[in-house]
Amino acid sequence: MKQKATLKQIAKELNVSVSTVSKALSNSPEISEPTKIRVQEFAKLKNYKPNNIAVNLKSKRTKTIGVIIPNILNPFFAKVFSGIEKAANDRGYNVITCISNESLQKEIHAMDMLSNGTIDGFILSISEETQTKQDFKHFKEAISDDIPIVMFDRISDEVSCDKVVVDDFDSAVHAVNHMIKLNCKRIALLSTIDNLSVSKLRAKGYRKAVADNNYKVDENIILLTDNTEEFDNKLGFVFENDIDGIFALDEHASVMAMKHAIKKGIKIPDELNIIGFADGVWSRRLTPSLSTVSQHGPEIGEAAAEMLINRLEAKEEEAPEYVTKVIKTELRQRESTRKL
Amino acid sequence: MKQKATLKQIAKELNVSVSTVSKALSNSPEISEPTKIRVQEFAKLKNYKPNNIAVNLKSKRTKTIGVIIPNILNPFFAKVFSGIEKAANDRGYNVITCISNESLQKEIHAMDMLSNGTIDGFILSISEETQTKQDFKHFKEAISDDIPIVMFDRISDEVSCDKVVVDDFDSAVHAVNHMIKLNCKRIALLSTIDNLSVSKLRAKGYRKAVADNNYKVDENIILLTDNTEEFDNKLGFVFENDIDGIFALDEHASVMAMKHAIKKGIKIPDELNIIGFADGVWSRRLTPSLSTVSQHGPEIGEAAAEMLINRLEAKEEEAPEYVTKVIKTELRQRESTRKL
DNA sequence: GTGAAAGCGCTAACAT
DNA sequence: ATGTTAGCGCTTTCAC
Repeated sequence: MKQKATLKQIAKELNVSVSTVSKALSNSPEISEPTKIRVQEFAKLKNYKPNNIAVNLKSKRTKTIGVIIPNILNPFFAKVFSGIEKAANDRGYNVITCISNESLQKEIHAMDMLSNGTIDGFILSISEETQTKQDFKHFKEAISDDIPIVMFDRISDEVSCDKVVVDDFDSAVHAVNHMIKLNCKRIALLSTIDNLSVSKLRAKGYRKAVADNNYKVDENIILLTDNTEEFDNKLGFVFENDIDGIFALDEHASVMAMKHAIKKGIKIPDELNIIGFADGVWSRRLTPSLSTVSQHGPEIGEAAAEMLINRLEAKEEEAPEYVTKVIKTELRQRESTRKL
Repeated sequence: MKQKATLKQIAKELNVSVSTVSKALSNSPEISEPTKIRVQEFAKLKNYKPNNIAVNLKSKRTKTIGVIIPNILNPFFAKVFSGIEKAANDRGYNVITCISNESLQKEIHAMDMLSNGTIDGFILSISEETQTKQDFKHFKEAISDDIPIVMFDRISDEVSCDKVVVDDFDSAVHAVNHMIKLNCKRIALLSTIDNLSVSKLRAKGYRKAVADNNYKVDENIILLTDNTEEFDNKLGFVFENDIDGIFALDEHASVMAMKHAIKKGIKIPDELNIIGFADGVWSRRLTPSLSTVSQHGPEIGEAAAEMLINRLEAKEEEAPEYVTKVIKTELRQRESTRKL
């Protein structure tokens, strides 16, 4: 192994002092042109790269963001992540990723591992278990230790920090209103993530839209579960009612509903309109393709990264107020809904 | 902000020396029981956490792995990544992730950003552009700088390092043989990633299996492209031939073929058997669900992380030989193929 | 059993 | 224009 080049070594070989080398490399005006050139060329020759860790230790900043994601296999989170990574990189930041796997323990462990100078701040979406148990101590601790957090999508009102969300409530109202305009009179509501705040907000939006249009909310065509097994077992009952629309609050519900309808020979979209929350490519690829409420994952990620970095780079005194940024969703009309 | 606790501070407040505190916290036998307890309790009270960066600077190791992935939205990579993250965490390592977005430039930039002490080693899959241009200087440089690399899936023979792959050739032979056993006589071969090494290996496997069974390889039912647009335009021509099987080398090809067949009213699997390379959940969710060659993404990731960490933690002299580990694929029979 | 001191690689205030 | 020094937070050898 060829020894890693350090300032010290270069200084010795060039018979100058360490600080001269340091200044020369950072192009300080204190250093004469000839020495600068001599040093810089020699450094390039030796393939010198300043040791990042030493720089970090000095500057007390790592230019690294800790990202904690419940599940990278969920395409929504994958999209958000790609947005975070892009925005962070554009501003010279690295991203350390941990996957909480929806577990409170892993979430705490991950934050612990990173809250020791490894990262400057966190971007995260709360795990399922954390949200169910409503245990937010670890977040509050980090914040009081002066490690800023930006939460996205799954957030908690109990924690004061920056947040990025989509307007789940309004999105749902809008989607359901759209279906009603398509002449749907009995719209089923399906979810397999009813333990999450986002699902509850979407359900509220559904109820409001239905009520506002003077239809009655029929609990027989509402199936809210927090696990896929129960959902799959009960889905059949929903179809025993007379329905002409489905509003699904997550991927699994969307796809299973569609599969079920196809198996029963129901014509989509002629007899049944379907809209689902979904971000993966597969919604386009289904036959018929699924109309979705798209959440603009990459934008969410970018916004979160921007907010965090802005806060990190703000001067002590001018730390911005905590804000919650709302990213607009978009109704993507595909083949599972009739044209207006 | 409450000051971050440091050894120095604790030492001062307790009226002992820094080294005493350090030793007490690491439970050194040099320190008397009472002082140990006093120090440890005080440290806990102050919520002391050793500054990771300082520790890194001392130890010259960061216990951090750099992962460079072409595209996290591709579920195969997402799965591999989750395997890497899990295995790394189990061994106390963190993971810094960069997304090359299939670009050589970004790949080089990412490696540059991290090759300065930030990470101890790399796990990566070569970007499309890199593979097309066959430009591997940056990999070789890292290795000669003593930063080990483990490549997975998309690898290059030109770079000597540890590798983890699936046996693309054999997998293809096996899948095609299976279709032939199902009585398929004219199996189309489809790919939208023909620029990648993996696709070429799979295509070779197809040709061998077809030839071995004494069918002739018909170029009219072989469509190998390196972009989806061209593929979508030409796919119709393949269907104008008389085919009874489809072997698709990537997600896009699999799904588009299926969609096309459904639109044409072809019965799957009765009139047409389809097998595709795919790792996402959607293959299960399609109607009919897609039979796939599953690549065991998480296992690939875990194996890669294990290999890298083992090398990192090996003593100088006993650095293991470079090996290429092959993970077996699995044929997942679903509804798009007949039962044997 | 405890402490002083050196040093990891770097920056920057302060000499010269 | 160049060099000396101190120090970031920690570990570790060597004195006491």
